[in-house]
Amino acid sequence: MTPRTDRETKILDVAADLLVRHGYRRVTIDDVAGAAGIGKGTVYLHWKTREELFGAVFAREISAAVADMVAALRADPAVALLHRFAAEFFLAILRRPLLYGMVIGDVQMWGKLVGSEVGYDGGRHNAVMASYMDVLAVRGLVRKDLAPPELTYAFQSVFEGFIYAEREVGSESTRDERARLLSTTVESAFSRPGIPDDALADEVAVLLSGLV
Amino acid sequence: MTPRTDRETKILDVAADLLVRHGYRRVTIDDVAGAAGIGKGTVYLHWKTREELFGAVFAREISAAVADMVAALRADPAVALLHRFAAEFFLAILRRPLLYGMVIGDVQMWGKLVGSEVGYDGGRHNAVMASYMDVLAVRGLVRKDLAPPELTYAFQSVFEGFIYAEREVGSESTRDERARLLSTTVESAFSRPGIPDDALADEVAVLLSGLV
DNA sequence: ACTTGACCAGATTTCAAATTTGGTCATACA
DNA sequence: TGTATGACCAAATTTGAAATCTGGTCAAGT
Repeated sequence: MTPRTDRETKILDVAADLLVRHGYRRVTIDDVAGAAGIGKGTVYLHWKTREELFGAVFAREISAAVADMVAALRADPAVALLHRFAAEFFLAILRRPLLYGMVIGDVQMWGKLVGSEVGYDGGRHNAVMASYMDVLAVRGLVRKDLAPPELTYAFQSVFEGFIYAEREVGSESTRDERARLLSTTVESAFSRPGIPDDALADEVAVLLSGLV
Repeated sequence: MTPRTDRETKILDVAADLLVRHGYRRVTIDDVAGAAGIGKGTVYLHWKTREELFGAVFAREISAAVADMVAALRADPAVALLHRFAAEFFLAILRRPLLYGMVIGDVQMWGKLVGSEVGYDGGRHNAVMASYMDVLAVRGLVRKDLAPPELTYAFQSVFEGFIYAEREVGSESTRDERARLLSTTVESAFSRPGIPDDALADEVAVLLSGLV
C-alpha cells in the first residue's frame, strides 16, 4: 500500500508547488494531474473534490509547521515557554511559502478556503491553544491576574498582530529581529519566570501532536 | 463665509450617513447631492473629485477620534500613558461606525480608499506615533531595553492585533473588557511605572493635534 | 483491480451593447 | 456679478448571452 501513499505525497507536493507559483484560483485539477504525470481521474481516487485536495495541502502545511514546533520542543524544552513558543511558531509559519503567502497575499493565494472548515479545523486550533495556556497556568508560568481564556485571547491577538504586520514591513529590520521583538513582548506581557522541564515540553508536544 | 462651511459640513454628514448604510461603492455623488438637498455641481464646488470627498469624510472621522483622544487627555492626564492611550484609542475607533466598519467590513465599506493617500496620510500617523513614543522614552515611561522604533513597531502590532481580533470576537466578553485586556497587555509589555503630569498630557495633546 | 481521459453539466470568462456615473460648463437665478 | 444648477459627455461599470473552461463521472482500456 506504500505506492498509493507515495502517489498521494507526490500529488500534494506538486499541488503545493503549483499553488505557490500560481495561486489558488489558477490551479486546475488537470494541472495537478499533468504535473504529477497521472490522469485526472486518478486524483479523484484520493480526494473527493478539488476543495478537499487543496484543503489537504493546507492541512499538511500546518502539520509540517506544527511538526517543526514539536522538533524544536524536543531539542530545547524552553520552547514550551510562551514567549519562546511565540517566536518559534512565528518563524515556523513565515518560513513556509504557502503559509507566508496566505498571510501576505491573503485571498490571492488561498481564496475562500481559509476560514472554511475544509482540511483544517480552526476550532481545534483554538482548543489546543486553550489547553496549552491551561498547562502553563497550572505550572505558574504565566501571569496569575488574568484567567486562561483572557490570556489566550490576548496572546492570540498579539501573535496575529505581529503576523499581520509582516504585510507592510519595511527593510529596517530582519525577520529574526521581529521574532525576538515578539518574544520579548510576549514575555513581559504574559510570562512569569520559571524553569521549564522535560515533562512540560513533552506535555506540550503531545498537545500539539493533536493537530497533526 | 459661514453658510459655505455649514454646507460643507452638511454634505459630509450626509455622505458619512450614506457611506455607513450602503458602503463606498454604492454611494454616488448624485445620492449625496440629493440627500443634501443641493445640485450635483455644488458638491464639486467643495471637492474636486469623488475620491476627495470621501477622503474628507474619512479624514473627518479620524479627526473626530483624535479629538476624542485630546479631550480624554485633558480630562485625565494619565491617558498619556501608553496603556491608557491604547485602551482609549481602541474605544475611540470602535465607537465610530465608519471606522468600525472599516475594520470589520474592510474592503466592503471603504474600497481601495484605505491605504491610498487621499484624505489621510498614513505616513503622518506613523510619524506622530513615533514622536509620541520618543516623548514617553525621554520621560522614562516606557521600558528602556528597547529602542523607540522597536517599541513603536511592537506597540502598533499589538494594537492592530486587538483591533483585527474584533472581527471574529464572540459574545463571551464586552468591548470594555477587551479594551482593559489590551490596556493590561500593553502596560506590562511596554510601560514603566511613572506619574504623568499635565505637561506630558499637553505635549501629547499637541502632538495629536497635528493629525487634525 | 486499477487507471484513464472523453464526456457532460455547471461554472467561469468574454465581449459588446446598454446603462450608469464622475466631472464640466453654459445657463438660470439672486 | 457671483453662485448654484442639472443637462450633457466621455469614461467607467454593469448586463447578458455566447463561448470557453473546469470539476467531477464513468465506460472503456490495460
